[in-house]
Amino acid sequence: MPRSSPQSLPSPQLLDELSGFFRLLSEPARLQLLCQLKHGGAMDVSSLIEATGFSQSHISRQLGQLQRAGLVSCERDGTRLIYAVADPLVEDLCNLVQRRLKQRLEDQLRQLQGV
Amino acid sequence: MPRSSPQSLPSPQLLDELSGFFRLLSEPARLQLLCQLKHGGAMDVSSLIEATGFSQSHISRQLGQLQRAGLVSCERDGTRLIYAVADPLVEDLCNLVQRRLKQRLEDQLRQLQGV
DNA sequence: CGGGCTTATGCCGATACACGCATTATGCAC
DNA sequence: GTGCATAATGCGTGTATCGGCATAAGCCCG
Repeated sequence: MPRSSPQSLPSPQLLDELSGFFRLLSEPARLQLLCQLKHGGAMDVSSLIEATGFSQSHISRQLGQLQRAGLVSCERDGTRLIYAVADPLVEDLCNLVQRRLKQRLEDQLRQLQGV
Repeated sequence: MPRSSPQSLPSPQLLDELSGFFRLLSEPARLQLLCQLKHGGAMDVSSLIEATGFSQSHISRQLGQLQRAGLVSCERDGTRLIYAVADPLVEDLCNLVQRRLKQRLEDQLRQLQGV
């Protein structure tokens, strides 16, 4: 018997929302910003420019998208805006995928070794 | 204290692999194909054409990408190729994101109701 | 072998979006 | 108010990729 039960098909709206969410994580720059914020805690845009090497406008745009999705939050400190990761889900997803990538490589290695 | 410990930054390669994986799920058509296979079990391309309305070439291409990533597998039955979901990770990821989307909407609703 | 069926691939137009430059908006100090 | 900092937004360009059409490749049967 199949290990997974058949489930109902998701609606087109749900499909768009799901794919839209994954789309946010499909851009290396955005993922890098999220990881940087995760690593360095709350940071302002200038620090992110220094850490990533991206242009100011680019970073600001990507942060805007992440903020609209609720993945990062920001608060003012004088003229600076300090961003921080607002949802632990991204880290969880990355860990799951990373584990899966590792598993897959190990399997391929085993294949090559013939054992 | 922060609920999450600071972690080391991922390498550019890992960043690309992670974002590449999420990119696969960022396309509604691919996600729809995965859900369809999940729902209907193993299916050949003709059935997927009928179920989704996409062109044959489009479906074949998307399945090729998913197969190279190890997310679907296929086996021959005469002239037909029968595809099936090969990794339960996608469903897990979708469930996590879906739960998160729902949670977020509920929070917004609460905000509007002022409670 | 040739003919029919199913799937994969070359080609191409249209669309989406990343990314930088220049400009504008916002807040603080004077 | 002016000036100075930081961050956001208009605009343009380049690149990627979606998605269909036409064709090729693989498989079965006569």
